[in-house]
Amino acid sequence: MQRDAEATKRRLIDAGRAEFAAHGITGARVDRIAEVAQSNKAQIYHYFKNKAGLFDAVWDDLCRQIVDGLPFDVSDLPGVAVQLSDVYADYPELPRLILWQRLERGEDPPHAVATADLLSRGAAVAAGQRRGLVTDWYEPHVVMAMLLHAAAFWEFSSPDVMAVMDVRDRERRREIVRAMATGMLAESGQAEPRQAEPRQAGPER
Amino acid sequence: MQRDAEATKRRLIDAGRAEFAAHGITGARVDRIAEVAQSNKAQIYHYFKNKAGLFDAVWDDLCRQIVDGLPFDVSDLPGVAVQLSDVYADYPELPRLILWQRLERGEDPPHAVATADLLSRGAAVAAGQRRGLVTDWYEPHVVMAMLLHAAAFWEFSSPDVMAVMDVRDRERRREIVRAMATGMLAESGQAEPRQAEPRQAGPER
DNA sequence: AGTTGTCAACCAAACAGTTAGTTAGCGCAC
DNA sequence: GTGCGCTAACTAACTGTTTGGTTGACAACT
Repeated sequence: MQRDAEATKRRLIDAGRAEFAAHGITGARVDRIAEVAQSNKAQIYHYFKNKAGLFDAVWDDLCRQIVDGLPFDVSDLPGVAVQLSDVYADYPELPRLILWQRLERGEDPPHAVATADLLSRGAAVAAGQRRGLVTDWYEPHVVMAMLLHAAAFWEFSSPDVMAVMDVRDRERRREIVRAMATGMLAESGQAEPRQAEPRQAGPER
Repeated sequence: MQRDAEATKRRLIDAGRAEFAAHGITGARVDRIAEVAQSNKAQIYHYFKNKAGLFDAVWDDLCRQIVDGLPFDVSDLPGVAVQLSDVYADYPELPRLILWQRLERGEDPPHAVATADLLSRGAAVAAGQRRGLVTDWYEPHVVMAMLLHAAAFWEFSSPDVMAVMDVRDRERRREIVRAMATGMLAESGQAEPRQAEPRQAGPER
């Protein structure tokens, strides 16, 4: 076995990602992670302080992967949703980790990189709205969130619902995500225009 | 303390619901449940066999609550989504339990009552499609799933996304859910009609 | 009415297995 | 020879589950 701190960290993060995706933070077993990483339990504590620290590293890694890998074309927002849904389909551990993080770490401060990325993409949406490319019925960041939500359709739906739907064809799934995103952002459904700019500060509270 | 088996079971299920919603199945502590229920640990094993059995009871209870509480008007499907989103907003433990169930019990056989309900509502959607009330671009059960998904928007989105969106006004949230569902089901976005009936058996596999 | 028997609801304490985290030391490479 | 990457063995704490026994309600019997 080569001695290489960086490579070992990498293996631990990868093994942690798989373990956390499968069992969550509480359910993850430090011994299993060490074994899969072909390393040793003590290394986890050496490099990441504790189990929570390893999860932080996994989470950080995941956020960067998604942020870096997701292109953005304001003139084809449904395409963005489809792209992200492809990522989810190709890496099924991502949606699981996202859900675990929400449930077990929902109170954590927001991730800096993810937040910065969301803000910048939101700004791009806002620009698109000003140019008339995107409906301005929704707040720009809501548009972003809706895209993310549409992308998550197949991976976040309950197993029971999935079983009843029984759509297994990948291409059909992509079509549906695209249609869903397209429809959501179309001007059709909303009769009256949005009331005067409630944007960053909600009307009440 | 009165002796009342039914009431004790009820208290255990309620306490279990809160505990499981907060910490998941693995993270739930049997001692805490017993304490909150003002009962005893051994009672859980007496009535529900084990921790997993108590979760089953909680899950069953939850499924029935949602199924029974959700009305259905085929001529106003977005309204159904809004209603469900209201339920989620009023009982925040529901979305959490649903996510925990997906993550920790995704391999369980589907819940009979929930499945039957989904099938029957799906059939109603199909009838609506035949009468031209509902777009037939999507398979009827996909329409159902899309409604459920739209309803889950505010409760299933990641905390980071929620923080960036920062929409706190409840009425605005409801509007957005309605608009999202309305748009998704509008005919606008989908250029070509759906290819010949892939419905229950997908084209491939 | 009072006594007794029975059964289900209930509980405190202990058990047995597991797990996050620690430590003390080994050996390679520079 | 020294520091860093690594490891096996260890421990203290925790947790689901079981056990053994107590308590109260209720009815049958005297």
